[in-house]
Amino acid sequence: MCSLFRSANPMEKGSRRCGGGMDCNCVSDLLLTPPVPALWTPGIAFPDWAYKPESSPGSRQIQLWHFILELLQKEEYHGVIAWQGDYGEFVIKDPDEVARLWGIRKCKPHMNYDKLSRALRYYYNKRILHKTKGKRFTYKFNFSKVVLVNYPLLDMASSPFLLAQNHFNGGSAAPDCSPVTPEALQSLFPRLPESARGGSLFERAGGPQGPEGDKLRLDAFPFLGSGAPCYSKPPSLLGPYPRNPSFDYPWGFNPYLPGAFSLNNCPKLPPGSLYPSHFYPNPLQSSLSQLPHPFSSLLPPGDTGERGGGQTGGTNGTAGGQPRLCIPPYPGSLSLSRTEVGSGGTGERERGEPNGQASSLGLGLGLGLGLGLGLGGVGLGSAGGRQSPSERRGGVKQDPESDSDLEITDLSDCSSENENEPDFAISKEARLSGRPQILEAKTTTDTGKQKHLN
DNA sequence: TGCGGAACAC
DNA sequence: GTGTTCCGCA
Repeated sequence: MCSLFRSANPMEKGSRRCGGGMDCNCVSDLLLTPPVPALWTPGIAFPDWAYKPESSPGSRQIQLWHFILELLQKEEYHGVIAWQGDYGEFVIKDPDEVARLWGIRKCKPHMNYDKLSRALRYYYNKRILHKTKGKRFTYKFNFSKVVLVNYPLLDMASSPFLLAQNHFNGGSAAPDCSPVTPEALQSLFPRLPESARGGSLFERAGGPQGPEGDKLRLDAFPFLGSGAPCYSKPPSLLGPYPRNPSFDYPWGFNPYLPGAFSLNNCPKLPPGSLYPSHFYPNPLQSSLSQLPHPFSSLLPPGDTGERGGGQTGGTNGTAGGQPRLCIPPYPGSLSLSRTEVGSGGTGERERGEPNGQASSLGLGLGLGLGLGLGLGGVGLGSAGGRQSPSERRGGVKQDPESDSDLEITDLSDCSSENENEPDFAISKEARLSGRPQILEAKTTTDTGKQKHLN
């Protein structure tokens, strides 16, 4: 296991050698064992597979999106990259620095934003990420896809956790998804109380079996509310999306969609936090203990979810040694009074609607991000030994108080540039079906392009 | 600034 | 499979 940089300062680069594999000795076992959840905050346990290299065949090194999430989670890097705007949306404030950090992380001293952005674009097809058009250096996670590729058995449309919209298949359940099953739920929530596990999670709806035949028991998930639309395929998901219906959420999950986790349909949703406090920077702290059952019960013994009240977006939720679920912040979305819940708009879904945000974020997105972070905990490396001065960026905002907050992975033993990574592949069919517009809109031709022969 | 193709590395 | 690198294009 890599040793860790003791400094939270990303600029405190050691003189580690890290040169494209030959002399790069990054260890590859960063994710071999469940990482100490130094990055996680009180929340829901990640499913075990999140830590298991075998869960992603042949994969065990951090992926770029994991890395991005790491950075996003660290206050130290908020001057470099930070959540901003819509849920899951982040802006790379300092592209060069992010690229540099990524290069360090992957032992690619010549990494730059152009290359990094190419890697990010690679996620477009996978629908893990997409670009926020019109905003420089701004991208947006598709957490539902992150979940989907890890939970292929989950029906994104029928799952209360992962309600999704797929504009490319008419809003129906993702074609590559199967109905949510008790087994899948148990897999998702291995520590779900016994009373809420197994087949008891479902009630036979009387109709044919399948996504809409068996429904989740609401008493098992009281926070989901009592309205059927909360857990069955909501018709509203099939409807047009009021804001840029075609492209805003090209790969499915639309956290702002009225039907997705609509609090209007979940009147029982209690006020208070839906999410671990970590994602709500001060003063929007919340307590996991406020989470409705069964999530409050997922807390490790003695962990009330509040860690030193007033903590500002604590980033290292290590209490209990349990993996944590982290959700990106959404300013103003923390407290949901019943009134707020009930008043969540269904039309406007722009940035000024935190309630709508929160209403639709819910557990599904939390899970999504959790998956990402489940593979985190490896921190950032710093080598830079071969980086040219011009590649180096100084002045990364550093919180002098947060020295203990971040332990950056030492790259002194980088072993290779590319080791196997978690597998987030989706079927090519799914990909194609998910992006027809890309296939059609594609105008680039090879004729005018000179093949790069390196 | 952002995009995607292509070849390539691992 | 997941990038990395380079490229031309818009």
